Amino acid sequence: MDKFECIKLFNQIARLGSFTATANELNMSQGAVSKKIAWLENSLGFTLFHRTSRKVSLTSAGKQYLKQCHELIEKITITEQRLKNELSQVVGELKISAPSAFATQRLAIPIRDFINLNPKVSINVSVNDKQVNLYNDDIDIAIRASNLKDSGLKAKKLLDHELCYFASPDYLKQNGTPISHKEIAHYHCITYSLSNPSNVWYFNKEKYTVREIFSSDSPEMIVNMAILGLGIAAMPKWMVQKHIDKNELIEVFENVEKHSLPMYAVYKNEDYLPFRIRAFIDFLASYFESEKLK
Amino acid sequence: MDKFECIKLFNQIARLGSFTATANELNMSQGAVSKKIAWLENSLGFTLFHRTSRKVSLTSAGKQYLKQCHELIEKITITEQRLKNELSQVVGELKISAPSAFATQRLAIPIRDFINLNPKVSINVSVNDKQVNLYNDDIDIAIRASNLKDSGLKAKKLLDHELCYFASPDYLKQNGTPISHKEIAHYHCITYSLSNPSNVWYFNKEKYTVREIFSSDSPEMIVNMAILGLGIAAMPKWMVQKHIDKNELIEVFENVEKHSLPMYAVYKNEDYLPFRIRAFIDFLASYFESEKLK
DNA sequence: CATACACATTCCCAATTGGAATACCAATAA
DNA sequence: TTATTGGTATTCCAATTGGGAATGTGTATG
Repeated sequence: MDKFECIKLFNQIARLGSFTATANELNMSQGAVSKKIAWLENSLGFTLFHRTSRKVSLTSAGKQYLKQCHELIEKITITEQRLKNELSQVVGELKISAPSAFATQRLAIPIRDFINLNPKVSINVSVNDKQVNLYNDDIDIAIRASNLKDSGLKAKKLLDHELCYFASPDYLKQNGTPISHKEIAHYHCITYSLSNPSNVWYFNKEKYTVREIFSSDSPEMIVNMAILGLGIAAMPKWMVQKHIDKNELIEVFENVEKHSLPMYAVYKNEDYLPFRIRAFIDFLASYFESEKLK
Repeated sequence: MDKFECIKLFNQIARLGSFTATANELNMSQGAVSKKIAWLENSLGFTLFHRTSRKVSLTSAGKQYLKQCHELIEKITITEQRLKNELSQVVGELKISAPSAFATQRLAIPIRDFINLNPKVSINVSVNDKQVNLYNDDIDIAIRASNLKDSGLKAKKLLDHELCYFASPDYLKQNGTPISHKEIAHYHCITYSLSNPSNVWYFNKEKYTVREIFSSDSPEMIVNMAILGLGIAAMPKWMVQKHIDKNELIEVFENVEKHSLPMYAVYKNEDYLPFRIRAFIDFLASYFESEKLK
């Protein structure tokens, strides 16, 4: 027996004052109504209705219970409705995790635009260069360079960055600036350990196995090591542009078709995805898509 | 599927973080737990848990739903408990209907004593000489002279009043004061229409069919008509004592064994009778019992 | 007194439920 | 990589439950 149904039935009957009328209104047999109320009364341990041969009326306990149930049904229904609306409306809080450079340099504008378009959503960005656990840290969407599939996660590719290769002025002064990418083997390379394999770089679609002097899963760390003159590293240009501008880093292999680094929006796989998540991912994807065309 | 059970299950799981642990704790199979939650999620239309291979965690919707459910389940449980307690404790409001004379002259003291003994009960007395409908007027206990069984009512006899016969001084002056009850046939009689039959009076256990000049279902009305000199009437002594004292009425047939008028406490028949009702009726019955012995 | 009306109960069949076993999936260990 | 483990989902079947129709019971009504 569904207690909820019984309680709704109880409400109806209290309103209509009759089992039969309620049964008709709800298209069920009168016997079923009688049985359900009997079950409810029995499971509660007190009587809800006085029965006379002509009508039913609430007992004093029934009256008080009715009041409480009324509130119960109303509140729970409202909550269920609201939560269900999240599946079709962009409302609620959206928690995003993104690497620091990407967050500050690529995410600010689309987030602003998204919020302006969807004023009922609120966004919280957690800047974190480590790979967060979406479940433990309660994150809706993580932006990642690697499409490493965690348990039950889904990923949507947002963009492909052509990589920019760079080293510090000091390093190039000491080791000479390479003219062609084919000289790569003569240089120390700083690699991203999450690339697989990390020590294989592509130029003009050709594989080059490089001398891996240092590797890390942290882009920031890689950039820092390059600035310190450890060797040649590769990262998306937006991540190091400011260092190039300040002459802390110098770009090399400018005129070669390089390997690209994809960025993904990773999110939990659930049967009913809150619409704010779907909407934000789609918005981001189309934002970067249109940006690429410019 | 009982939504209530499912919600309680949902609470448990949220607390324990595991379907299996919950199943063990509640002595049910893990499959059943899985099915119930699946049913609940499906009927709600949104996902409550993220499932990973090692544990389950609440979705954002799940978290909000949990909070709401927690609060509401708690409230309804408390209400159910409180209402159930009314079956074993003397608490709540007790609505009593009683005829005016009986209320003021016989009920005041036992009610005071009952309240002193049971401070958590509150009593409301509705004074009404007409026969009220316990269902329509929302009365718990009605005090009545007649054991007229209404629909589904129960009755407990509280006491037997020996009747007192009386007439106005004027009436007796005009018609002569009867010496013996055997003269009753010569007098006009005022009868209580709810007695059955109303025109048969008993003296020393003998039947006398009387001349019924007026009858009413209202004791007050009967007393008034007697005062106005219409004839001889019969009522419990406590009802007319004050008129006798003021010489508005004079008692007759003092030394005969007379018919008695029973008084009943009438109450609704319900499966689980709130204890305050049972307690008050029992208290009244034993009060009048002990009074009789004095 | 017969009738009508309303709730309770019974009987029976279809639908649902729950348990046990199994499938499945991901994290961990080897 | 592979095997193992710890967890949820699914499947299958027996048992229970639930609902409808008919019937029973009790009470107003005319």
